[in-house]
Amino acid sequence: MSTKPQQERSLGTPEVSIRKVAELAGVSIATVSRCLNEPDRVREKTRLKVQEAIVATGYAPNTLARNFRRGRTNLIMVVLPSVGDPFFTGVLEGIRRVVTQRGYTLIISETSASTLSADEMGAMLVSRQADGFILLASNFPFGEGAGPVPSRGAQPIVIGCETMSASLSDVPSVHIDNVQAAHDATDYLLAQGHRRIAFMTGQVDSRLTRDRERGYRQAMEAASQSVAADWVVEGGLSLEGAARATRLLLEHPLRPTAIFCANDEMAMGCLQALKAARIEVPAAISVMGFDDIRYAAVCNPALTTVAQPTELIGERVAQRMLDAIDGHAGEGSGSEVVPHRLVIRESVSKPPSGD
Amino acid sequence: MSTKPQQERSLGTPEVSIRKVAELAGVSIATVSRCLNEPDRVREKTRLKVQEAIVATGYAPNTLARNFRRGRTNLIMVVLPSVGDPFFTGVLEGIRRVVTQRGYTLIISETSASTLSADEMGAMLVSRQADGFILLASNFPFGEGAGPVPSRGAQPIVIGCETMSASLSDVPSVHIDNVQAAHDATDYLLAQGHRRIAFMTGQVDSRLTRDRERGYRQAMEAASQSVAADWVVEGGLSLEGAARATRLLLEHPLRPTAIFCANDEMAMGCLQALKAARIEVPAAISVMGFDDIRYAAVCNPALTTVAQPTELIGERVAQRMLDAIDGHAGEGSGSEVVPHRLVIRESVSKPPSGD
DNA sequence: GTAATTATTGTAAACGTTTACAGTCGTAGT
DNA sequence: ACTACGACTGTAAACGTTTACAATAATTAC
Repeated sequence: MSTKPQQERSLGTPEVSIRKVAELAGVSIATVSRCLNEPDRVREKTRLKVQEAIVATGYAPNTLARNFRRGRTNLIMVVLPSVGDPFFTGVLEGIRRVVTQRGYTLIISETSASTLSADEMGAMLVSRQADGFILLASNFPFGEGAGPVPSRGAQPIVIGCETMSASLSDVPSVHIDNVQAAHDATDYLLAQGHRRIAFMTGQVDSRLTRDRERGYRQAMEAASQSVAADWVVEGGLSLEGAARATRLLLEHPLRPTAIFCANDEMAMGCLQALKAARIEVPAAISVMGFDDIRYAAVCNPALTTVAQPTELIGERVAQRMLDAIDGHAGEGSGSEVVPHRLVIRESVSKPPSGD
Repeated sequence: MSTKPQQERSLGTPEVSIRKVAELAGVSIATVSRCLNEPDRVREKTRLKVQEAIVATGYAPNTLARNFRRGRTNLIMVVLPSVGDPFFTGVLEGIRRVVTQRGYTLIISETSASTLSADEMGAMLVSRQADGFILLASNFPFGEGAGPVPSRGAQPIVIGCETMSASLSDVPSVHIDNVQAAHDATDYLLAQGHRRIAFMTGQVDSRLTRDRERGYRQAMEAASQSVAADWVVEGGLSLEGAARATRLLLEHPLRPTAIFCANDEMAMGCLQALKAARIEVPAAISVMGFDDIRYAAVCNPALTTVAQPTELIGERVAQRMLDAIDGHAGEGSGSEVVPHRLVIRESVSKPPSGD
């Protein structure tokens, strides 16, 4: 009724604990706790009294204390290399769908390779900040001979999209067959008549892009096509890196008629560089992407690319995580392969007639 | 030396607490704790003994217990609407730069409007899971008359990129002047000679896009241009929604010569729909974006758009957060406006000569 | 060598919950 | 009304730290 809005009562509350509620309701703290956690074990009448006291005091359980006492957080943490990467939208959607249904909350941690040292990563996994860790990134300071996975046995780890080295095959993972997928994509380029096919990798130390490169080389070899020196360039998984790498390829004495990029981000950078160089795509040079991020269809020309079933990966990876948390560990360790799919749009055509 | 790799000692460790370390080192638990937290208050010799015991036992402090006891987590949580959104890359980079320097760890929480109920959001903010919350999303169940900000006074809240309603102006925030920015962008379209300018908004209930719409309307009015009915369409901030909205605009009896999209994502969807309709951009229709995400420059035609200083926003918002945590609350409340910038690329030109 | 001072360590309480166990109350069967 | 049983509630311990305070050891000043 007053002209100025009434003061919210939420500021500066000193901190109300379960004791105050118990006192006000005239019950023991145990009863209050039970009201919150197993309401059917307490009499209706008392429950109401307690409920009343809770709202009266504005009590909210101290999550820190609760987590400590329970020994768990009800949190699942997914670690990914970059938050702005559209590839993860679907994966996260899938993960969320299954974990929230089971009462877990999702938190995300970004690990730009630059910012995360081995120690930090180890500390994160070892700290009990979450009940489980879903790793969607590969740049970890373990595996690949860099050290053991720092699992204390308590917080399970599941890997999505990425493959770990063979020695870590006991860590459950869900991913496509990157070698085969890249092989298929290369085969498609070959089938279109391309012979001079370049490959743009990410970082050389990334298992993921190395697998894709392997598939590319296998397909080339199977088609008896040699891969010229410097046809495999490094695009750093970024737009700018890809543009730079593309310019390199354009100066190559044996200029490729097709460029197979290890992901769509780089393919977009590649398209940009080609456009800047006034080179028609796909008329003069074809471009193949990988991942089928949502922008792939929006590119001009729209990207021909390899699609991953991102939501499925998310769901499967989350399911594996829940299983691991519940202790059904043994049954499902090892890696699970989901299908990929070639998506044909506009950025690939037959090579120019001269070739 | 054996052929198979030695068994990692990390599995199934029952759980080693500070007591075991103390026992092994022959000191009290207090000393162990001090070794970890204030090493200079303990004698060199003992510190070495303890250090030894720590590695021998494989001890790692229980973060849950520590957080509980300390009453804080050393975590800062940033809440954003969608993890796959490239807009946030820069903001997060900025935030990370300043908070990590102060020893905080960043965690991210996604709040797709669909998945987050008012209760959940309130619970999250009220739970002490993080020492502070940086909100980069607007779809919150408070403000705008939906209820008070559930701040318990303990965990500060800072808002980035978004503006809250006036009644919440005590929550610190950092953002551009969205009204003015949209005004400027519209002015640019007008200066190019456009008169029939459409506007594509996000969700109608979003303060952010409403502000931009307001700027658009102001500019139109200032130029004495009327906004035809159904020239303001809803694109839902998504590619598909934008494509749909664009098709609607194409059927409009007074077809616009320019479409101003409230963000780049929608602008890209718009471009896609125009391409599908075989309409040349910008020759036949100009498209103006907003945000200058990294793909804006890669679009074909490259997007003319409004750039936000994302990293700066991140840095400022993080600084406000640290100030708030340190209790320097009063000095910096209220909103802070950072500059925007028009980025002129290819998607806007003069209207076709007939107009 | 003794006293005063400081540096280092130990003791024990506290943080706010949850939960095993014991106790009490209510109800129903006799 | 008494007993027995079940439903409900209370007591108190425990979780693993950190930290105020007390106690001891080492060092310095005489």
